[in-house]
Amino acid sequence: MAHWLFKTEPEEFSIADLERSPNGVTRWDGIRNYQARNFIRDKIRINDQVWLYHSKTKHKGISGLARVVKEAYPDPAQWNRQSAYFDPKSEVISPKWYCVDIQHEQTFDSVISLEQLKQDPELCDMLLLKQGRLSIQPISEPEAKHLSSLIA
DNA sequence: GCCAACGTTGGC
DNA sequence: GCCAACGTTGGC
Repeated sequence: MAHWLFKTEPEEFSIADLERSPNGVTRWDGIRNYQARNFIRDKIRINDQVWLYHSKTKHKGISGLARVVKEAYPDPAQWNRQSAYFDPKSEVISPKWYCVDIQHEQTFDSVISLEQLKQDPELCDMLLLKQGRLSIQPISEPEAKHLSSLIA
């Protein structure tokens, strides 16, 4: 089982929104970055663990846990002209963009704050703190273990 | 709201 | 296939 960090702006979609979704399941769509797409399409597997990160908000940090319940399938939004994620260059025979479904597992009482991640010697090398713009990123096994210890 | 970092686009 | 211009992300 691998560990991933998914970033979201809580104004758009938060851990609370995920928790309120039917069965706690949502489609993680709208990913339009090739590096993130490749993780989704090629690496993310069912039952992988997802740490949800809230960005662009007052309380920045990791807000909860989810699990991958459906592996990569073509993101339907790419073919929906009404969608903000519509991509006229994507053809049905060779989809450009993929998504997965994730299910809510836990909402933390308080987020593991960005500040806390930076100050923690075990976490200060997380990709999140280096490659700011990547919205889907791997979390190493030791990092995931350490994160788990913080919420236990 | 500013702006640094960095991904994407498109002319050549 | 280089690279300047442009757009977006996201912390501050």
